[in-house]
Amino acid sequence: MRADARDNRERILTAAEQVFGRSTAASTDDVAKLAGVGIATVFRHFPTKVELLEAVLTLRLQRLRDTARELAGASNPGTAFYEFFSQVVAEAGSKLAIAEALGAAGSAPGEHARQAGAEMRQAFGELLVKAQRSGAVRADAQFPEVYALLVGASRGATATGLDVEVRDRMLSLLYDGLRPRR
Amino acid sequence: MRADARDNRERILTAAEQVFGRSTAASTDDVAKLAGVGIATVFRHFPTKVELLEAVLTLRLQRLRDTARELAGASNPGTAFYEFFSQVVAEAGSKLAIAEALGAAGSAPGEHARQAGAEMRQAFGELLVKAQRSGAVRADAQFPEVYALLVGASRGATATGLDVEVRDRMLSLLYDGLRPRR
DNA sequence: TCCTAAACGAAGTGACGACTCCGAATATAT
DNA sequence: ATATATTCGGAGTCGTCACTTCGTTTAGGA
Repeated sequence: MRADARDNRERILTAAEQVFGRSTAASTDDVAKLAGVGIATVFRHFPTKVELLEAVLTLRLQRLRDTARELAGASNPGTAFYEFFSQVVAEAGSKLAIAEALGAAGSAPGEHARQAGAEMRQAFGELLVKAQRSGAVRADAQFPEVYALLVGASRGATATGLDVEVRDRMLSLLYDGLRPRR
Repeated sequence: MRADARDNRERILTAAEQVFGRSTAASTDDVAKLAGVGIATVFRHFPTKVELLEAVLTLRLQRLRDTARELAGASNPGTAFYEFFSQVVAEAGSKLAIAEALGAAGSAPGEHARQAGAEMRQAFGELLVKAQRSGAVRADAQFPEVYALLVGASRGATATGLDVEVRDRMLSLLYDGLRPRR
């Protein structure tokens, strides 16, 4: 692959992440404009809009997965779990699309996104188990509902206008429900 | 207004609720087809697609408002609060659009929807206050974060595939966070 | 029953968005 | 430096969707 082609691919991905972050209904032209390339170039790298969307989605899922994996090695599993949770919600707040991405990850994505999503959930699941073993999260909470809470909190934060203080108080209520009963 | 016109208006609204419940990106033709009328009839009653969407949204918000008001008279304020919460989430599960509606209600809707949304939040706020006075909900929880949780839980339930058991366990975790600390 | 104002629907129109074509530009190997 | 294979980008094409027009139908009062 020629150097300029690789460069353009990068720039397109970055632009797409930003544009689709506002709305996935944005046009491919918008992405090309922001990336500073022609429309044809976008379609040469990503033959269809769906593939472009999926590339962005995959990128985000991979980043989340990496973050989760890093945190899995932390000394305090409880802190690691709650920090990851907060970070996902915080990023969702500033970038609308991630919530959509999280939602779509479980439904009908392509192969790459599917796998990245699965790995991310796997890594998050391990954070959860470790936090439960350390007593920071109640043992009777199972993965599906905790994951649903993660997705829901992300979406709730983006939908209602994401005031930082409100978001933190919302998370505080959520975390109180996740901690072991006395 | 002639009787057939009123009938058609009803049928269009019902069809729109169903069609847009799946996706707000659906076309106006789809609504007309399902309602069994011509496209022109839809546009005669609702001059623009946005107005049609808003009419559906208003309808839903009004129904929720009415439910909340009914429950405000219940003998057990705690039960009333949690039941309303669960009901909103359950309906959101089967009808994707209501979550979008709840989110949009706070942002940039038309006058009717704005007012219906405000009334709905007002009624929900009263349910919350009464539940707090009765000791069923912790007193330090404020409205914005509780509302954010409601929206988030709705969206989370729809996004992750709404298995009834998972949803109930998710709500159970949430409610434990909302109950007074011991 | 008959008349007419109101309502209906099928066939447009114009704009926009995803995707393609092809001549121009450019990177890199020799 | 030059050749050429690769990549670029603007100007299309095609389909879809919101919205309009207008000849036809029908409700409902006299």
